[in-house]
Amino acid sequence: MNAAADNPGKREMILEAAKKVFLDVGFGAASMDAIAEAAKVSKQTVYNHFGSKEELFAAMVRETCDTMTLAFAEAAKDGNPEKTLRSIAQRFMDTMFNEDKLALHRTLMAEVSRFPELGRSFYQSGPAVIRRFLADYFKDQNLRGTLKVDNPQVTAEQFISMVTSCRLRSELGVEPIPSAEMREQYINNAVSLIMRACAP
Amino acid sequence: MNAAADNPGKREMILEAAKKVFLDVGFGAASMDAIAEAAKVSKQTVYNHFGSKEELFAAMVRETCDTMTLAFAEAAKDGNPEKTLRSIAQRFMDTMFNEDKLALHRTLMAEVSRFPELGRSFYQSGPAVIRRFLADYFKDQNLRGTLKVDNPQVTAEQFISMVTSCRLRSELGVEPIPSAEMREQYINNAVSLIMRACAP
DNA sequence: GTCTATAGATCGATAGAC
DNA sequence: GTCTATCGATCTATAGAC
Repeated sequence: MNAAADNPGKREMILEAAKKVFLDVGFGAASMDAIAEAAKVSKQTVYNHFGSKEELFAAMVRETCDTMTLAFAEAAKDGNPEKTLRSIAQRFMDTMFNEDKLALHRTLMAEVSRFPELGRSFYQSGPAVIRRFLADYFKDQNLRGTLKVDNPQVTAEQFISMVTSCRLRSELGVEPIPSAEMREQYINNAVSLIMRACAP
Repeated sequence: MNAAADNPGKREMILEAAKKVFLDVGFGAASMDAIAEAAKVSKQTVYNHFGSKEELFAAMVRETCDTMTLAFAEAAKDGNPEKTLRSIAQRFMDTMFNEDKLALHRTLMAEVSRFPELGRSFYQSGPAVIRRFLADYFKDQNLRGTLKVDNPQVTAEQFISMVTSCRLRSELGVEPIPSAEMREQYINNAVSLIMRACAP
């Protein structure tokens, strides 16, 4: 971090432009010229703020990951497992299932070999958070006898996987991002299976 | 060895080289020079066989999709749902969970906006096949009364999602492709949950 | 059909004025 | 710090010899 004393707004403009261009065409096909143009600054200004194309990409990813932090704590104080699971899943889908997050996900996966640490950052900022939270919830419910869960970690991942089972099709462009109604369907189906399998 | 002869072997060499380069660095960063060099032919020869970079990429993807066709028919004649589900899941994982397929998957997702039809091709060649087969299997087992499955399509997708729940971490580089032992764990966990939830 | 050579555009990154 | 101008490398694609 060097410059930005004069015009701090330009840094955000560059980051936003970088996000737009990188997520649109991918790292390899993105050009610093296009980013500078989208940010309405000269290319040299981009290089003054971020030293290289790689650093700009990493900064863009980290910035987007920071806005991804999930808050579930208030969702789990309900007492009814079925309703609670639905509420948690809802929050997760709202956070992860939008064009921006999916585009970042796609672009990141294509560059994991070039930026190994960024893929981990993304996972830790999003999926890992809800997975830990869900595992704790299942563990707690098992102790209370509300649910029968032998392996909370595994059940948490299974639940998330079922809820997001349509992600593969959305990412491959087979179908668009599911509507609110469709998401509720996926959530209901996942909750239903878990409740049947984990009834005490 | 040429003089005036046609050389069909070069087409395959180019396709293999294209696969290697495209899946290694992505479409945008891949160069026709690098592909020609890897195929040990001149760049013009690449352009003679495939008219452009886009066409070569599409041909490479389609060729790899063709080798992905799955055969499950003989796995379902067992009579024991637990064993049969395990067997089907095993075949699916062996087909989809290797470095080549994952790399293709990653590269494709990054380019869905550029090649909308290729993402669909990939899905139809792989995941859609096993999903249909599993749905038919669940429907049949429900009719026989061996399993209780209200919506075979949904249950099929849920089962696949659970089996491949580790794919996200592998694709983001959080952890390597799971070993044979780990895959069996994922399969066992998925089968176990389905059997508990769908016991008649 | 295959090669070498190269055109023409664009890339990442830098120099120097202000 | 921000700009314009540009360098040298590399890119896709093509021309022409054989």
